[in-house]
Amino acid sequence: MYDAALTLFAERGYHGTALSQIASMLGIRTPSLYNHIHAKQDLLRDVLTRTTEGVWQDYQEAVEGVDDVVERLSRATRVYALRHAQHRREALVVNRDIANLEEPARTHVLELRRSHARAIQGLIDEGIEAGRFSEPNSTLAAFGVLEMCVSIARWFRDDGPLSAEEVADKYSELALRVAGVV
Amino acid sequence: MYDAALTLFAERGYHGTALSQIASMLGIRTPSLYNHIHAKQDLLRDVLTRTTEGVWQDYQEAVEGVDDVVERLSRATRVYALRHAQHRREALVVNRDIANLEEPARTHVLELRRSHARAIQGLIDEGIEAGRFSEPNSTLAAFGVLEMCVSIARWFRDDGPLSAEEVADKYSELALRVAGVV
DNA sequence: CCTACCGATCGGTAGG
DNA sequence: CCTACCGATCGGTAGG
Repeated sequence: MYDAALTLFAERGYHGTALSQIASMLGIRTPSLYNHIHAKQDLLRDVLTRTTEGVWQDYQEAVEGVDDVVERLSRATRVYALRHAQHRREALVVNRDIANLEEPARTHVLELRRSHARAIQGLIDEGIEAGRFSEPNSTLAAFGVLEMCVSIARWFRDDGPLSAEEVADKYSELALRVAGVV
Repeated sequence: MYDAALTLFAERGYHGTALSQIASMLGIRTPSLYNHIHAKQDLLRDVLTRTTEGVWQDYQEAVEGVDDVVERLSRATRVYALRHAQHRREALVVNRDIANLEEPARTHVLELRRSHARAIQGLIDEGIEAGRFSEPNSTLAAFGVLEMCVSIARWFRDDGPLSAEEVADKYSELALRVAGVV
């Protein structure tokens, strides 16, 4: 059910998806959905909280025990890019329907996102101070890097010429270039 | 009315916006909207066709009469980035609700988009052949460049530290770095 | 898991 | 531009 909702939300958006369509995809009647959820909103909340919590956890695991700041940024962007190639639907829903999430979940999700963005920008700041990156505007560089990764969800195909891992490797390299690695 | 629809579509999406909300923003009743449109879909079509046609025109004007391939890519990304900073709402709607556009407008919009993407990738290919860019995968580089610009619409603020022009200049510089300008 | 059904709201029309 | 109103569909509930 989570999976059916995910597919439809990614395809048509939260408001563009009717519960009847989710039920139909599962071969059951609409009211039967309420044996598993309390409201349509629950499905959106599940997708958004699981995904953003996963992003934050990925980040922490990626940089754990790594000292070199260039390597930390490289690993952080690699796992972020990888997630967007491997979990396209989740990424599309997060970026499209975050405004339709009700409180308090919305604040929780936005705070996790903000933590992640600040962490990436922090790495770029560190790298600049250490003379490893040449891009002076770390805010701009951080947005550029993050959003470039997010966009992978919009074009990546499993049957395309590059695997998710290959794309992730390439993007972590592009990220370093955006930061102006020297 | 176009403007009211644009604001609401950008904020809540096409399916998340009711005609009654558009009418309310204009201080009139819902049925009065039908003196100006035939259907809600007309509003979406107007936003999407105007915007994508504008993107394509911007591109052509930007590269017209410019021979150097690096300069062509720089100018093309500059106008594309500039549009995303100056017309945030339009960009958000295009990227969010293109799937909700009905035929034949949908095909028209997708073809214009594709032409633009191919043009950008073509410039990168040219640059690589001429030994001006070092990124071997032009498809990946083109996606990276284009989507980085698109994302400006998601974070740019008129009252932020950088003007639209400054952001556009910076992004055209980042684009050259993504292509691996040598 | 189902049938039967609820009030609310949707996009849109009739008629002025 | 309005009031009055349409059928369809929405998310959700009652009751089994």
